[in-house]
Amino acid sequence: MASPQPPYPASARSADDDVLRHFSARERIAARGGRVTRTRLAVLEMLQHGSHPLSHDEIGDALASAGVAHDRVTLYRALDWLVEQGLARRIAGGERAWRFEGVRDAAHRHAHFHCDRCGQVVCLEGLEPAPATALPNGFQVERAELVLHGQCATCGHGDEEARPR
Amino acid sequence: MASPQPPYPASARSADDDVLRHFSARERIAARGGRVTRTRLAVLEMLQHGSHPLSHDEIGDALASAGVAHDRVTLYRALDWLVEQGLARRIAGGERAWRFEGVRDAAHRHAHFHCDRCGQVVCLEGLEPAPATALPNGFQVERAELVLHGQCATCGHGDEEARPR
DNA sequence: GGTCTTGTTGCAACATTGTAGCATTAGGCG
DNA sequence: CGCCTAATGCTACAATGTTGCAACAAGACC
Repeated sequence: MASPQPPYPASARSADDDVLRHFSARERIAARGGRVTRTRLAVLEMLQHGSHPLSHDEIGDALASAGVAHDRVTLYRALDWLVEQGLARRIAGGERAWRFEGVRDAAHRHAHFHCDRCGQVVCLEGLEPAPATALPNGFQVERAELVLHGQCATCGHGDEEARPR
Repeated sequence: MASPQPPYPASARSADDDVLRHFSARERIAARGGRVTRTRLAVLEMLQHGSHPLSHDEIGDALASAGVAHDRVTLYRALDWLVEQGLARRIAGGERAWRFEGVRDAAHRHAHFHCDRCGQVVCLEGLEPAPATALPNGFQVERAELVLHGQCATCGHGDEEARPR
């Protein structure tokens, strides 16, 4: 169920870049009093680097192909911890599975686009979900999730090999 | 995992009301060339009547306590069929499970509020998710889903017995 | 560097939510 | 009433998480 294209393209980053990010991820984990373990480190780097939200499954595949040994449960727990610490965000991707994205600026939120054909999710940085609204009495809004559904550029392009769901 | 309060309060409807709705549901099913079976009928009535989206689980419980025998798989298929026919809508409720709501006006869409404490979902009739936005080139939006997260009136009321998730 | 403490991992088992295949039942038409 | 076939109701299975617990290792302390 993983996406065909690798969501963590190693070719796209330089060594410096990687070292910086590595340090940063390590520090961010340690700063929260958590132990720096290989799974947390690799996952956080991946999320910080990634351009779009990744599913647990995609992250697992990426870890595997990066040679990072890991357990399914450990990955779930690492992700939970990152979310808990505010280093990652969990979004409901339309399918049953959660998707995760790295958090750079805790204040900044954005909407997402879910392609109903290939299942891919992309961030819409420019679009902030509007939380201000008239709610029934006694309701307190903490955050808003806006997901647009439709067809992504790749799937609309006549690339009909994408899985039609 | 079903909600504590019955989502289909029989006490709240009159006999006339029920007869009318019953007829309506029966007709709406038949009008689409489907066979009127007890599960479809009961589910559609329940959704038409319900004030907020129900999970498969809640619907199953409600059917059971209404004395309508049904199978888990049949219920899934009945719901799928209703969605396919435009009689119901499927929304991603925040948890992994889908929720379903009856469709009165196909053109009308609204946002939802998900209580992160008790898991309940309510409709925000007044709030229409804004689909118009600047998307990357080639993207086609078909619909928008807006879900506000927070605490509902009941849970904010000091009713701390609600499951804290 | 060695040792200790305890936060994390890795495994196995289980829970929830949904699908697929297929024989049997029953809706509704003539 | 009888027939045709759409729906049902099994039983399996798949996908996505979660729980419990013994073993391990990160990092602090000496």
